[in-house]
Amino acid sequence: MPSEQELVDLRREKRESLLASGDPYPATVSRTHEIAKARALFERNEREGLEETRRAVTIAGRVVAIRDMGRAAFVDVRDGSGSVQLHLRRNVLGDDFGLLPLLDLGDFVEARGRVFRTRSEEITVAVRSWRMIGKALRPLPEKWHGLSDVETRYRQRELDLIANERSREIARTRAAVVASVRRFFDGRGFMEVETPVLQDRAGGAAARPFSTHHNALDRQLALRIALELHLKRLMIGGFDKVYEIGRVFRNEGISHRHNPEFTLLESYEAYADYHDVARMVEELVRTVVRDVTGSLEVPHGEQVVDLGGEWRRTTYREALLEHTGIDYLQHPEPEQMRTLARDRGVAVDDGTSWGTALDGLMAAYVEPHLVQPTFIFDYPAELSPLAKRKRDDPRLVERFELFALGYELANAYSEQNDPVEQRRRLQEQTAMASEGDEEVEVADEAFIRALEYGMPPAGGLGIGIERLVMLVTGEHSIREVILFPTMREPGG
RNA sequence: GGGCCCGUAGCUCAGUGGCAGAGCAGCGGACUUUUAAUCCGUCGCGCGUGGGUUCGAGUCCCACCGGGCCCA
Repeated sequence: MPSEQELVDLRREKRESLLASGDPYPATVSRTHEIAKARALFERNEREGLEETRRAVTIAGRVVAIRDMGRAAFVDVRDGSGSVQLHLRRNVLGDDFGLLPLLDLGDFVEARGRVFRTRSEEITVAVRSWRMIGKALRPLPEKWHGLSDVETRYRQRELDLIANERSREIARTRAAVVASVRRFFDGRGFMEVETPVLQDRAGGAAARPFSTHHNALDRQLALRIALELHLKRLMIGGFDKVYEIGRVFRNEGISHRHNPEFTLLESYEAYADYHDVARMVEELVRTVVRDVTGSLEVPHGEQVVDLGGEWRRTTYREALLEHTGIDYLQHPEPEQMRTLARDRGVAVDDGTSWGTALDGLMAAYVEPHLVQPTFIFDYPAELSPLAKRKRDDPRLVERFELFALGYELANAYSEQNDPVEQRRRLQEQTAMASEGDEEVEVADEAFIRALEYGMPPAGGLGIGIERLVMLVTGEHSIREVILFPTMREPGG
């Protein structure tokens, strides 16, 4: 009746009544057909005029609508494949018709009967027998408007999925994206691996980690912020093509673009450089988008991201020059760069490094313009300690990022495999950290030592899976493509 | 970090200074091909939390909590 508790209490009583005559939560059901299969079978038989249409099916699913007409009722039932309506008639069901008053929206039922078409052409199961297989206690969101409260949709995703086809579709699309990525790499001879989430120190990216504690070892551990260093150690170990799709954790704010935990894809290929990776990533993104959407043109609001045409290729220096008029190579001093950033409204403090200030300018003035797929090549060395220096200009590294819709989709380098150079580059980062810039890489002694055993030249790639899913679904919030996004504690 | 908007029944929403409402869901009744079924009747919320102003506060003010959008 009124409050939610009273609604629950009422359903609890119905559950008790059901218990008197059977088990409303049986372990085994005798479903013969998924709903979609039953429908398809009926349609085929109907088309061919086969007698087969008269054979009974048993379906099972959640009750999503009840239309009670006294001595008969229609009940819509949905399983993972689709939905179908049941027709229940008192004179057919006899005592079993008495279950109807105990039935609520949200309950799971099993029903057996022949499939037919009603006057209004609706494919329907003429139920001969049925039973409760999962009594629900809480009321579902409203049938017509469904669940639209964004906060509830994120906090109680199960309700969102029950109520909103779009949310189910996004979840399926994400799964399809990941499956397509796996097929792509598997098909190219890459080996999928898993590396530690719990680490001594979190390296491979410039981000603050979460820390945790291992009780038995009485030891502080960090959750990983990237996959990079362990994957390179596998290169060192002799695996020439590896990839991992794994959750990483970054201890930073949350927004519609950032979730503290997200899924990163990284791949490493020995004897390849960043140009090889660029060719591969272009093919990867095209393959995945075509697999999942059937097209290479992805609508996003009023714009269309066209992945089919030629992808623009430019350099970091040109892109920044184009959008801000700044040639960063002319401003090598940290103070100069901080001033340039401040002059253009980019927030930096005195401890901010040259590279971080520069990156702030890129983020503010260049990236938002990169709606169509664009490769930005050749990053300033300071920003990329794990990348190899550019062969003809030591101020730069062989790195590119791929942008679309104004955000970074992929990041790749020719990987640094000189252990001496690598150690020096990471020590520079450590020095920057001590000067107050928190967003720098941390030297990982185990990694550097591993490099000293020799690593082949390799091209590495990182792609944020959520970004890719946002691209193919047209969603603008990362929270729409993560089933259970991180939320603050519920408010009063 | 700054700005704007939102939080009222299980769900979707109205109410902007004067006795808290509607639809759906629920409950009771009618109806054996309905499908947002329909029709009749009926039960439900003291308005995110805490202060304040006022004779009187979902309504105005302040703070806080939660969410969304925009900016940095």
